[in-house]
Amino acid sequence: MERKEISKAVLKRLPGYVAYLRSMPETGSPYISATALASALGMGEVQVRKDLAMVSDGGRPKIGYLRESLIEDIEQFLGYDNTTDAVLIGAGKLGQALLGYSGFAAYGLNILAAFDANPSVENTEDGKPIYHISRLESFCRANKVRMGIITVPTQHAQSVCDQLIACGIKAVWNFAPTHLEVPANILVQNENMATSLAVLSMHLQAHMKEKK
Amino acid sequence: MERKEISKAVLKRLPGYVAYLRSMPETGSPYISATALASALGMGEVQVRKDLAMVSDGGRPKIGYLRESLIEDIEQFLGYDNTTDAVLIGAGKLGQALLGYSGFAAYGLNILAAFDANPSVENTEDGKPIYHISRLESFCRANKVRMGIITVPTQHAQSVCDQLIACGIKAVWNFAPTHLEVPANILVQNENMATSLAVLSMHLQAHMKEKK
DNA sequence: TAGATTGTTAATCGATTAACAATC
DNA sequence: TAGATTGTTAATCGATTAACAATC
Repeated sequence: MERKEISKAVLKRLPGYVAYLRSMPETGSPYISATALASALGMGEVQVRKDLAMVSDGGRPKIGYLRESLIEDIEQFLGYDNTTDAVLIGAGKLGQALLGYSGFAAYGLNILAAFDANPSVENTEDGKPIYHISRLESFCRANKVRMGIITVPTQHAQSVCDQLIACGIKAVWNFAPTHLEVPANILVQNENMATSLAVLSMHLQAHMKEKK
Repeated sequence: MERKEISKAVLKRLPGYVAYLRSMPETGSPYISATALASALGMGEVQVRKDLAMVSDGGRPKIGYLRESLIEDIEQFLGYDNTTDAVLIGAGKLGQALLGYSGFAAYGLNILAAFDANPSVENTEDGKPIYHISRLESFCRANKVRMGIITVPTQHAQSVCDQLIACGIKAVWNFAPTHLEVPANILVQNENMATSLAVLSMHLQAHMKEKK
């Protein structure tokens, strides 16, 4: 499979396909058509077919795609096969929830450890360590960590982000509701709950108006 | 301010503006220009100006927008002023983290209570109650709740979603990594961590290739 | 063969950016 | 007044959808 330029829109839909494909029962046909996938996920079938064409080397007319290979192709494309190590900064409630979430393994993410300016505990239930922030740099260097997850309060987010970059981190997953200033070669992905809330809130407002 | 049709793209950017405007120091000019706002958030100034035109009744050439009014206008547009009550289903780590997060108030969200099939505790530290799931419907009816937050394990998400809809909920904030089937008038907003991870992972892959 | 499905090429749609006129 | 800034109209860009040819 040759690697084409992929758009962000397509990229964001791929995890949904792989999640659904994985959830399918082993029994039944080993094949799945774009038509079936589309209707299961409430999407357009042309869109699904085009998306799959980006990552798969082809389905068979009249039959569809071999489910197993399709999963593998998407997983490989998304890099789920080679695990990414990450550090998490801010061992508050959200931080600890993420640290303890075992589901990330299925997406190729492995959070090695958490760091906090004031660690209340030394270890979490699942055995992942929580260190003092002063140990961040040596840890990142020693483990060649390239991803950082920010779950500190908003007012500390930028300074933590700067520290992460100084430690050699190249990608930041930001849960603090604030814009982070970073050099051009660093990627910040905001997990923006406020954005989701805006969409939900707008729907409810529209819903109320209708009723009047 | 007349209410125009707003696109989802614009809607999703609005919370970012209001967050930045709120974070600005009270000292200094009471005005802010679209130019300044754009550069602070790393965006195009034309885009910011167009977005603001959707919700504000105008800035003044050469001066900009009155910061206070701009905040109010966006807040009102997003419905931050009249609080939305919500219930949360699934009092695991993530659920409790969200339940305890005080920051939602600034976005007009108020989580009234959590529900769980197997509540390990009765109350959280912040005094928000955790009830048995059997009490969901009467609670939602009594409090006219219209938003539900799903933080249960994937395999229970659809059934919880169905229950919420049966309770009269109109908008669902879904943290389970799965597609939910709902009637046409119900909105599901997926908080899709897998999507964010895909974007981050792709950036790291590209970064590694460059180095070779 | 006929028909379901794939994959591609063209058309449409929506969102962003650029150009420019209006204004204080 | 001159210039910074707003707001609008036109052009570009990208993504989705529709139409259609290819295939098993």
